[in-house]
Amino acid sequence: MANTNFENFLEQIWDKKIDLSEADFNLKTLTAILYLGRYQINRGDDRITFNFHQIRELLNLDDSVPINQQIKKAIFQLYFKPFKYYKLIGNCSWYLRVIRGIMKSSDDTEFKKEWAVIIDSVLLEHILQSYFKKILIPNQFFLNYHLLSDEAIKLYFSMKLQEQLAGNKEWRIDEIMEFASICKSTFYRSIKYLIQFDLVKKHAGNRRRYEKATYSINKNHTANKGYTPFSASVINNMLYNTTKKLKNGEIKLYSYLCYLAGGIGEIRKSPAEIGLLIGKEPNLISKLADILHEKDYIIKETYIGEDNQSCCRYII
DNA sequence: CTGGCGTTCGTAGCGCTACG
DNA sequence: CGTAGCGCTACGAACGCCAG
Repeated sequence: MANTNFENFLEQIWDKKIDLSEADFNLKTLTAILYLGRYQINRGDDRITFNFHQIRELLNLDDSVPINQQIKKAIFQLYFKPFKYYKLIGNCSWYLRVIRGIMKSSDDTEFKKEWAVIIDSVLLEHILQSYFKKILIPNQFFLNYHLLSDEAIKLYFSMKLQEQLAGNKEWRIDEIMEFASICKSTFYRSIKYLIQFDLVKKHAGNRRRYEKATYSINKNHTANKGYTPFSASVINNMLYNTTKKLKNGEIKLYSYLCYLAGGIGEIRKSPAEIGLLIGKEPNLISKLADILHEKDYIIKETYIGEDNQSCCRYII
């Protein structure tokens, strides 16, 4: 196949080695749609728009009535029937109706117009993680921000990054201290909050058998309130980059602004409101936002609001 | 003795307040 | 909203205690 980007995409999102020429037609069609919509997915949309010409081109198919009917049939089957794929989370097989909705013109008899499909959120999360290397932070984490200390938040991001980079899911205390570059007392102080809020799980060791306690990120949250995607490189920069590294308080504000914006975009909230949500004084929010602006993480702009008061807005 | 975890203490960063 | 100064809190390194 000519398109190496598409081949690369195919390899990254499905865990089994798939030869496209032999693949099931539904799988081919689905992969093509996801590939065409990859930038929409990266922006956080769950809706992908495309036309049949684009699909035929990707899959090297002729423009004929039977082929178009076959593509149409595949899309409707993905809408009506469960589709099986493997290891999206953990080692499980998932059966999902991957297409949740279809929008098409009612007069598109020649398959020349634009279609739109809504993709299931589990599949979207999977693509963000496996293809765009995004780190997905559960929104439940942000809801506790006013109760979590700055250092606990930094520790959680370090663990999420380590999970993505190194692939290991469990660490001993000395390993965590090393990659998060914190000392023991800070570790113990922070980890107890992360455990309390159901974000991290502790697996007790056995002293007699010299097994140390290990810690892992908790995946099974009691309440699933969705995710906020972060790119691994941004988290890496804010934790470790020598020139762009953020301090704990700055990490807390920056990550919270990302959550408010849903990954990217603009936030208009007063420092007092934000301060209340993350447990900081309004003037500190202003100071920290300045630092984030200087370090190129956000753009902070002041404008004159309705009541002639100067206000701030933040752009990720 | 070893590993887990709490305590101590100097210091860096933060909260509070007042003012422009 | 932004800045400045003062007092305080939370940080990390070192040390100490104690269960296994």
